[in-house]
Amino acid sequence: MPELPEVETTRRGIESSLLHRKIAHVLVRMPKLRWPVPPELAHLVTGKTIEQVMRRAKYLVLKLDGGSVLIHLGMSGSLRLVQSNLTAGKHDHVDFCFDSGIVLRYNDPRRFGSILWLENDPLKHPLLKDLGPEPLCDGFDGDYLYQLSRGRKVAIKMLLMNNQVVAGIGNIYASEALFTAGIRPDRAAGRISRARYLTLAACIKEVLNRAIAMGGTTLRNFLKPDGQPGYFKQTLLVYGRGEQPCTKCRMPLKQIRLGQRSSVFCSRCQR
DNA sequence: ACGAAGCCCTGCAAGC
DNA sequence: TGCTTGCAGGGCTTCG
Repeated sequence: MPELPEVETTRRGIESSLLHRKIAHVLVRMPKLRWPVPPELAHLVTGKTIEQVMRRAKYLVLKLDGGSVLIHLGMSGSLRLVQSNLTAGKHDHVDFCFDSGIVLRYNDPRRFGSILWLENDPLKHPLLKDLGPEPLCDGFDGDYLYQLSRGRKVAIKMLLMNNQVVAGIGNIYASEALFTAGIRPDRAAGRISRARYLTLAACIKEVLNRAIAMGGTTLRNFLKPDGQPGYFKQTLLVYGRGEQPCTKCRMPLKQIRLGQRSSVFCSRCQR
């Protein structure tokens, strides 16, 4: 499932091919995504040029003259750059066709993703305006998390996955960062010391940077825009490894449910 | 304000 | 082999 590293990998993969290119036409095969693809999308973007390819949290923003296309990959979405003569396959829901002959193809089996048109400043849109800081920016650190967590009983893993607290972290990277930091995922956020939050923030930055460098995590559906998978899966320490031995102490990893989501951790190494 | 649960959707694995 | 069932889960939305 695409989290920050996968979305950033996608952004980097498409940026140079799309920048300053003009959209020749748009083909919507399946408008039923998380929200309906606006019927007027093709009309609105055709003939416009890509000025910027940005990412905020897990959202991609294609900035055009007079508006932006907002893309979310949901759980199973991916974007690929293909030649215009490549036949569309299953779940290829939307094509953005460029004057260069390149097609930006949106594929999403579970259709939890979305493609929207925003007329005004994307950062002021309701979906983006309340997002927390980007975890890889200086505004995000252990002190920020420590201050924000005081008095809160919610499990630390759920706090990390709350995009209003910090943007772009999902189940995979929350699990990995908590393991590296030695913190139990079900520990109450308000009962973690400042010192441990400093460690945790550093671990979050480290795991995200390492994942981006490896092209993200491919579990099932995610592909980079060139069609290749990301290779971070091979370095996952806890995610998806329930009952397997801990990489540090060899004790079997525990798997619990936290806020409807499965969480894997080591009850010896994480306290 | 916070926290928990519901919902959208398809693919896959397990069970019969 | 071919069904049914359960699970996976991001994040908006609603309810308590």
